Amino acid sequence: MYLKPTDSELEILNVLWQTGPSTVRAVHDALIVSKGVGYTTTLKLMQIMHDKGLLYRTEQGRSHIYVALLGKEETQLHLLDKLVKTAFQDNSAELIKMALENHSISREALAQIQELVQERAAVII
Amino acid sequence: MYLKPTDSELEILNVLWQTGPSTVRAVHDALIVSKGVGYTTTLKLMQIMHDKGLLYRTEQGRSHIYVALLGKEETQLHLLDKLVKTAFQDNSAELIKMALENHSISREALAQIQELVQERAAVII
DNA sequence: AAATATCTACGAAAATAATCGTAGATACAA
DNA sequence: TTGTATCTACGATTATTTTCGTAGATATTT
Repeated sequence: MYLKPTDSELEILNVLWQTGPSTVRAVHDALIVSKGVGYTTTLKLMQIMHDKGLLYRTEQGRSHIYVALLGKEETQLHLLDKLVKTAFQDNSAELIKMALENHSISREALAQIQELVQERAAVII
Repeated sequence: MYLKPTDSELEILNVLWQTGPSTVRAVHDALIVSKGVGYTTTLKLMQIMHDKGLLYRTEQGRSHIYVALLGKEETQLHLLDKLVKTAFQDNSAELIKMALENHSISREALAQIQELVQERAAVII
């Protein structure tokens, strides 16, 4: 059974995905830039995530090193699926069109998307 | 200031977007199909949404007719933006590619996407 | 060594979301 | 007209998420 991260948990996961195995201190220092929250809040959150099985941890002297157990792509896909289902009536083409129309995308990325669309079109009978 | 709907509120909005102005009873009957929840729960939720300014209502005899004040596209875009920002590091091309790779999309929809991609590419300097 | 800093653990409060029961009013049916 | 059904209002409970304070242990600094 899949455990969906809450918003705060996702912020922590983002740091761990970006930085790799980290102490609470390192995660908190990364978060504090965008979010004014106490150290023990981050600590507690990461302890809870550990209890839930979202993080693995290993002792390092007096502190712990935490590792994300949810993969980045896996989590992104899960959240994407959920959005498509709950807000786009399972119609992901609508979501894609909305993203294309409203977000700025580089020439290179557009070329990759172009290619993917052609691949997908080729597969349809 | 934008008010983001909760998951339950989104379910109600979906019914209202689909069906148009409706009574609590009608919304509840639509929801009950997929979700076993009591009538007063739906009622309370819609009252709260009215208090928050998410719904407008007008009296109709003994009951009320509710109307969604958040537009469907507006809400979809808001939720999409939030997902891109919080889970895709603001990189919507990654989200688009993930959707293309993992969701099935009709030939017609792919053609529309194709066209949009070309339009967007043409605009880039 | 004494003061200061830095960990974890943990309880508990605060904030938010979701659920339901009961009461009172009004319509409808027997 | 008496009972049944259907509304709203609203308090209260439960669940979940987020936040923080305090205590105790262990380093580090002066």
